[in-house]
Amino acid sequence: MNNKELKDKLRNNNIQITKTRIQILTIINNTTKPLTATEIDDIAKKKGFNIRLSTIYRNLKFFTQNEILRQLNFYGDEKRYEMSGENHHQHLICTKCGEILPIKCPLAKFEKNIEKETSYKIKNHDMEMYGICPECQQK
Amino acid sequence: MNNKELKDKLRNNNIQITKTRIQILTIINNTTKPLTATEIDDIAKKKGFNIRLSTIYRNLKFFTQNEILRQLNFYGDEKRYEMSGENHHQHLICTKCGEILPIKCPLAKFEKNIEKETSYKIKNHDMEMYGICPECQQK
DNA sequence: TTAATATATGCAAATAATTTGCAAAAGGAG
DNA sequence: CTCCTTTTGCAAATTATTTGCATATATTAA
Repeated sequence: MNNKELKDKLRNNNIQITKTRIQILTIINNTTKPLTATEIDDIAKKKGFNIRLSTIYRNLKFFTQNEILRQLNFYGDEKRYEMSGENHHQHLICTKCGEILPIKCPLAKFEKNIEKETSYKIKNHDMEMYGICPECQQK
Repeated sequence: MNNKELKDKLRNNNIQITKTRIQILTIINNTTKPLTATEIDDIAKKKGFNIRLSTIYRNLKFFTQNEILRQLNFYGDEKRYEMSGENHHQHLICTKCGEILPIKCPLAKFEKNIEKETSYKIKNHDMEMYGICPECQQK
């Protein structure tokens, strides 16, 4: 997603466009791995962006509520964020080196059964698989 | 699981049995909902147990590493813990009232596919579904 | 454009969640 | 019961996250 598309996405969701917000989303958008607040802060510093960590937290929460970002809660890790929407997927995490791979999500077809069985109205789902990546297996 | 079975479980895993540990596990074991560290602390206080919160944290981490407990990382919530093993399941969470229901886990059959596709050795998986429970739907 | 209004950010400080160091206490082996 | 090891109490540190308020920046309408 390029800069213009990012801005359009915010506009379409009635979210005010600021330099800081574009900087934060650009960082997330240009990184394949989902990022934590402090990782975003580090990258912002390296790039010379002048953003407070508190502002990052505020926007991560705000973007998550507005479904611009998706928050990921992995075992033993800080909250991570990635762009939301587009291609729905889940994650496979290497517990040795921390690599995070997207994997396709098999859950859609279970929602209906679970709604029938529980009378819940399901809005969302997450799945995480944990294992050892090929490189770490060799060590 | 009763008191004796709890102790046996620790013994079988070469974990030292202390009054505090049994108290913590008894609290978790007697509650249907997975609990947070502070919830365990509250219950312990009500029961008159003399346990430090730091000791609770220490044991939650220790028990998780030794697979006595399973740590759950739900969206927007503190870490929660439930007894591990026995019947593997996942969770359905009401985002209005916080109710947590166990649901059966459909993931086992996907592990092999994902191992083939990624060459990872998968050790573990979690799944969370979020929705609105029947009671909250009526409000 | 620009002024008016609404919203976001900087900055400092607070709060919440979790961990750590060290001495004392308790558990387990013999 | 004694010795040795592990755990716990307690206080304090660290890490993660949030908040209040004044200022700065976006957006809207003229």
